[in-house]
Amino acid sequence: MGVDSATHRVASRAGDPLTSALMAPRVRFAPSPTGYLHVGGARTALFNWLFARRHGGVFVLRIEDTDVERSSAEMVDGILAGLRWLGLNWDEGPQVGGPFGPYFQSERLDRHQAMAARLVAGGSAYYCYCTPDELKGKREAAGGTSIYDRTCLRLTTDEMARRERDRMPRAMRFKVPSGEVRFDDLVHGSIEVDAVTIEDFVIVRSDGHPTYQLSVVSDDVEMKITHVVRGDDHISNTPKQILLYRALGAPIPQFAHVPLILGPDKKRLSKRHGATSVMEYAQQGYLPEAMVNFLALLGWSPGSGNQELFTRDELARVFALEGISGGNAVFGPEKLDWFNQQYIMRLASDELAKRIQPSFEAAGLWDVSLLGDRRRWFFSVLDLLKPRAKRIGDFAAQARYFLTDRIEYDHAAVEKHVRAAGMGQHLLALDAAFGELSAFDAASLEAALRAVADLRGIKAAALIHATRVAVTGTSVSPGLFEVLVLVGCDRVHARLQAALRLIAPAPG
RNA sequence: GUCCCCAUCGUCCAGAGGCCCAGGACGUGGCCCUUUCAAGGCCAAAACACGGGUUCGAAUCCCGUUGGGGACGCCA
Repeated sequence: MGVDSATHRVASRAGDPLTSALMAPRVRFAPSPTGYLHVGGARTALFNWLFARRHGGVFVLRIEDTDVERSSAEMVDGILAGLRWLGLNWDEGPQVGGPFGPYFQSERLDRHQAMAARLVAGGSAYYCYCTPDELKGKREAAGGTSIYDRTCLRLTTDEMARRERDRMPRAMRFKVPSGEVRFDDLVHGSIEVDAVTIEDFVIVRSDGHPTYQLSVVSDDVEMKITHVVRGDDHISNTPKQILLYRALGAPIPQFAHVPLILGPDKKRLSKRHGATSVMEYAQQGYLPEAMVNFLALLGWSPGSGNQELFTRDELARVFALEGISGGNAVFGPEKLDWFNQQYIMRLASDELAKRIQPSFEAAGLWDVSLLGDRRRWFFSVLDLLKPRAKRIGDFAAQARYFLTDRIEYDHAAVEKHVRAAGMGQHLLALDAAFGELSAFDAASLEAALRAVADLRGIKAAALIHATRVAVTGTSVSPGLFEVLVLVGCDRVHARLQAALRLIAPAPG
């Protein structure tokens, strides 16, 4: 049945020059390695990845490293690391190769130049001998911005010959034809621009290197990209690029321009707003699945339903470019925190253990037995801590008193709860009662504690608080009885005794 | 300045002419649970920027205003 309808669709569209829409889509993420992978780029990459996965297409990673001054291998590694952390695997690109390589733009210069040659040969481009200084002067004279006045397009053959003879440096400009340029953006709908507002942009610099406009189009054409999903800031470049596609006689891909991510002050997200690199979030203890979920819902919606939690695979099943909203989105860290907490709570203990291990090691709390002999016990500790953790790093701090007997007392808490009138005697009685217990489980412990409190005429809450401080050193912890069970009979006894010594009057 | 994009609760979204005196989530406030902190449950406050049209009827369509954002490089 699926085969029939598919063949039918293909057949009915046969002869349509835009058959690319029916082929498996090919999308690309093309970062320029002049910085780390920031959240905006990560979201664009995610949308591309999701779209490719949704339609059984190909996700290409291409590094646009032609700005030699600002690009570095270190940045490339950082971007790859960020994508891997998010789980956005690429089908073609650095380290995996592919049939349309190379995937570093700097290695494709000859192709760009060949394309430029085609453009001049076809009369779509011309040489320009104006110097940057001259252009700057004209621009300033015009008060800020102006469109190139086509001085060099009007050069006579003699004038041109003279410049060539003098070996004047020359750039290549695209000859923008007049008329309207219109395209259907998948998120914005129809966008139309009058070509008179577009200047004859440079496509090859005087040093022979292609500019961005030429190289993206050249690479996208040769890599057979069918859908260009990129930031909103490229929307004004799109008409220029469409003109290039036309001049080249190449099929024009579909465009989807995704709105920018703003900081809380509604300004373009930048370092001022705090962490912008995805790896910074990794270091701060955010889970990649939380980041993916958060980023996916930032500016995109599946349309109906009230679901908020989506796994990467669920997203890949329902993602559609049409669900991207047209307006900019503010990056709200509170919601990221919520997602993170939700994912931490749902993480299986063995998986969680892997992720917290580095921070435990750093805190000197790790021991191989936690995944060996003490595995079950350790996982129970994690289960208690899970709903109380916002970041991965929270576990080390909160698990301290389970893993070490060097208790750090919160002095204010000791004063308030343990050094209360008569509390020493109460705790002594409690310790004795615990010692009588045949089963050291939560229910028995609670019954025993309440009985002691009752007998001594104090509130159970007061005894609970004092015991918590005595055993954990702090006034905040998971439910006391669960904590006591996991700390264990012997250590609870030892800590009660230690607490009594702590509040005992100095010998003398 | 020119061109382009955008405009629903504080924030992220739903809403594609009557289902909307606008729905969900985060955050905020309150209550419940309770032994502290979380988690969880319940409740609440909270928005269609403004002005004109079109229509029997507009958050939804059109125009304008205002506001925000982006682009105007021999950067990508």
